[in-house]
Parts: sequence; C-alpha cells; structure tokens
Amino acid sequence: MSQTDIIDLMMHHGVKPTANRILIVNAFVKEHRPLSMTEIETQLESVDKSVISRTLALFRERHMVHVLPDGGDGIRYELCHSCSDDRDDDAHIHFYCSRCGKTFCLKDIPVPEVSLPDGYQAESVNYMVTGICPDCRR
Amino acid sequence: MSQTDIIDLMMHHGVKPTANRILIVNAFVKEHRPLSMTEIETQLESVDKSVISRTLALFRERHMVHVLPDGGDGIRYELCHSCSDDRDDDAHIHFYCSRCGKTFCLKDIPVPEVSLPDGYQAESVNYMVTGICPDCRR
DNA sequence: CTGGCTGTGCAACTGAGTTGCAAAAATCTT
DNA sequence: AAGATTTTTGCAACTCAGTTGCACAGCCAG
Repeated sequence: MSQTDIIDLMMHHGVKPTANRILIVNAFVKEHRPLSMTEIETQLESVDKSVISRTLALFRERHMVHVLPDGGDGIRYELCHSCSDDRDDDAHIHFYCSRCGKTFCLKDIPVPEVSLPDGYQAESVNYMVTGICPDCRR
Repeated sequence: MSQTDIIDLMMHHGVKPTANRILIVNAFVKEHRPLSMTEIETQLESVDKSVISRTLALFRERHMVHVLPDGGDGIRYELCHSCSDDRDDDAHIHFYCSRCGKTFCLKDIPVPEVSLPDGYQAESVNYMVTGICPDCRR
C-alpha cells in the first residue's frame, strides 16, 4: 500500500491526513496485523499517546479500523480495507499467539456461520483461535 | 446447582471452600453466564475487590473458570462445569449484547471448526457473536 | 495579515485491577 | 486444649492503560 493509497483511504473516510495520522496508518500497513494502542505507542515513540488514543477513536468512528478482542485482556485495532463506509464487515478469523502476544489475520479463512436461537440478532462475529504461531514454534 | 455441589466442585479442584469463595461461585451459578470482575463486585458488595481478584486468579489456575473476551473491552470469567482438571475445553459459542453489555452462553451451539494453515498450533477457540439479545429487543 | 478552526503535546486525572502488609481465621502439633 | 504455623481476608496504597483539560501551534479563508 503506497503513501498515496493511504492518503486516498483517509480522504475517502473523511479523515484529514496529518503527519501523525499517516504514521499511525503506516504502522498498520507495515505490520499487516491488528495492533493494540500500546503496540502503536511503542512503535511510534515520537507520537504522544493522547494523539494515538484520539486518532484511533476517530478512525473507529469513520470505520477505517475495527476493533477486536486481543486474546489477552485488551482490544486491538485492525485496519479495514474492505469495509464499506458505514459498516464493519471483514469476516476472517484471527489467531492470537499466547507466546508472543501478537494477533494475526488469517484472511483466507472465513468465519464459519452458525444459526442463532430465536430472538438473538447478530451484528458481527469474532472467531479467535489462541495457540502458538509458526514463528514461536521454531 | 446445590450448595453441596458447589463445595464438591471446589474440593475437586483443590480449592478450599471459604465463605467468600462460595459467594463468588454462587454469583456465577445464579447468573449462569460469564461475569466480569466488576459485575461480581457489584453483585457482592460485602466482598472486597482484592479478594475477588485473588479468588478469580486461583479459580483460573485450578481450571475452575476460564477466561473469555467480553465483547466490550475487558475479559469475563465463565464457570467451567465440563472442563477436566487441567484443560479448558467447553467449546460453545457466546453472544455479547451490545445494548446491555451482558454475555450469554449458547450452550447448544458448538463452535464450528476450521483448519488452520501449516505451522499454527491451536490451543483454544473463541467464537463470539455481538448483537442484541432477546431481552433488549423487546 | 488576522480570525477561527483543527490538531497537537503536555500534564493531570480516572478507573480497573493488583500488591503489601497486618489482623483474623483456620489448621496443625504436641 | 494451648500454642505455633499457614492460609485467607480487608484495607490502603500503588500501578498502568487510556482519557481529558487546556493552552499553544499550524493551517486555511477572507
């Protein structure tokens, strides 16, 4: 994903592409996996955590990222390519490595559907496998 | 689940059944759904949060409860009936209501399995549907 | 250039959860 | 049963992630 693409993406979601914001999107592009606030903070020492917090809130509001549980005890943000502007749909499964604490997208594996009992109305689904990732097994 | 059953369960996991601990297990039995630390704290005003924290850590260690993401941004504990003493396997799906913030067990719906790419080694799976629960739709 | 709006950086705050520690309760030993 | 030892409890203090208040900087428009 080029710098131009990143700026286009932001514009398309009505987000003004400031220097800090571009750095944050770049972090996602570089890692191509869901990141926690803390991970972004560590990777971008120059950016204040309040800016990161507010930026993620903005991205979320504009559906540029979506949120998922991080397998450990917090949440992570995933850059959302395929989402339409007002919905979060990008239903692949995720893998959380309990050794290194990273979360990976398994883009090729769609979330298998289930049918819910009467009365339950689904909005989104999260399928998370916890275990050991290839890197950590070596 | 009777008081005797609760005590048996604790003994079976090598947990001494003190008054506080019985209260905490009772909270799970009463709600029969996964609870967050805060929910337990609210329900049991008489029990200090440090005791709840330590008790949950103990239960977890002894595989009397297991942990799952709470759909919002924290974690919840679920009383584990069917788990063996040293493994957490109780694979049904969960439903998180984004209106009332409660998490429900859909015990009848097993988690559909997927096959992972080479190198990924699964330990546990979490399938969580977010949406509106029957009570909140009324 | 000037006035207003948006974004930024620091510091102070907040709230969930944990830890240190001494008192209380339970258990063991003789 | 009395005393010694271990476990559990309750309080307060602390920690850490994340958020908010606020003043200043940067940017665009007239």
